[in-house]
Amino acid sequence: CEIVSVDSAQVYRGMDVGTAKPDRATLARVPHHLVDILDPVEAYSAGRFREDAERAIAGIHARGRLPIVAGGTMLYFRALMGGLAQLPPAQPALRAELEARAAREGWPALHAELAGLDPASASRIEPTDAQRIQRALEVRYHTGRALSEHHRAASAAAPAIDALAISLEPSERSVLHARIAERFRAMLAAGLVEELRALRARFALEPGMPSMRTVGYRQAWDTLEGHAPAATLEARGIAATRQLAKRQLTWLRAMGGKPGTAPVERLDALRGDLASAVIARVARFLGDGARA
RNA sequence: GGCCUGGUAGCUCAGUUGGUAGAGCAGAGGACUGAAAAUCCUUGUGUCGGUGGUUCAAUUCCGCCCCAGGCCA
Repeated sequence: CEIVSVDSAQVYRGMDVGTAKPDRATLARVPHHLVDILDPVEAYSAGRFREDAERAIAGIHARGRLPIVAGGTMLYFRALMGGLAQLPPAQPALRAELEARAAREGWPALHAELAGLDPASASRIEPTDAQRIQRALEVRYHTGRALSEHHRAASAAAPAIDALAISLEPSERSVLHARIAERFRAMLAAGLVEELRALRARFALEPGMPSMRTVGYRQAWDTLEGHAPAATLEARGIAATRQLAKRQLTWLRAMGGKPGTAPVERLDALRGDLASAVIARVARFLGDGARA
């Protein structure tokens, strides 16, 4: 098999300890795609992911091997499984303009503006959700059509991938939390802060960049800048990781019942024989003749 | 041993001129279409350290006790 990583943080080169990347030995044994493909000053996106992942999967099939798509960036996963509407990529100039207006007028004012141009989107977006208001206005101004119209047009044509979807979910939250704490402490011990310091020396990083807003790096950044005491870094990093895990679980619970989402089979991530359970399930799926 | 300052939600604290209390963080639930490890929404009953007393009523006032800091012996 070959792995296609669904991870918006592991795409960044040099961000190794904080993203829990596979180690060298694993990478040498099993080919991994979409890991280490960008510098931390660059930005990735769901759209680029989808193209990259489809290309990687096609290549793996061409080699006669089994693609395994693995990771926890759930929007990317859904974009791959259920398709994405035909939308323009980010327009940096437009975004900067909207950002500047929001600084003066406030996002609720821009939300009101969106309500006039794209009522359907505005009703689904909170007046405080800066990121989505910005994106909806960006799409509207750039294409002349409402974001909701694009979605409507795309829903019929959304392609789906024939695949077995398995989620590995911990049956006990307390064990999850304990493992998260252990994981983040190990990252600190492995030199997360030093890694960030080195990256800052090599690149013109800014706190607003996607790479620097990721769990762990964001908290370490605040400490290096003196915005938060070093003594609290561990607790802040652990809490941020827990919150991320919770959001991932919310995605998984919601998946299956919605258009564009494949049914997801759950396995208890705390079971001892997890690996053999997964292998057995995959073997059964392949035996059914489907092509992942 | 004496004096001082604290002891209020899991944590850090605010507050009640006496009518049983509220913020931030954490936690929980949810949303999610090119920044997604992002962004955002909802959610706060806890012997107000213990125990006596004063009072119609005490977490709030008074006594004693316990605990934690600090200062003095």
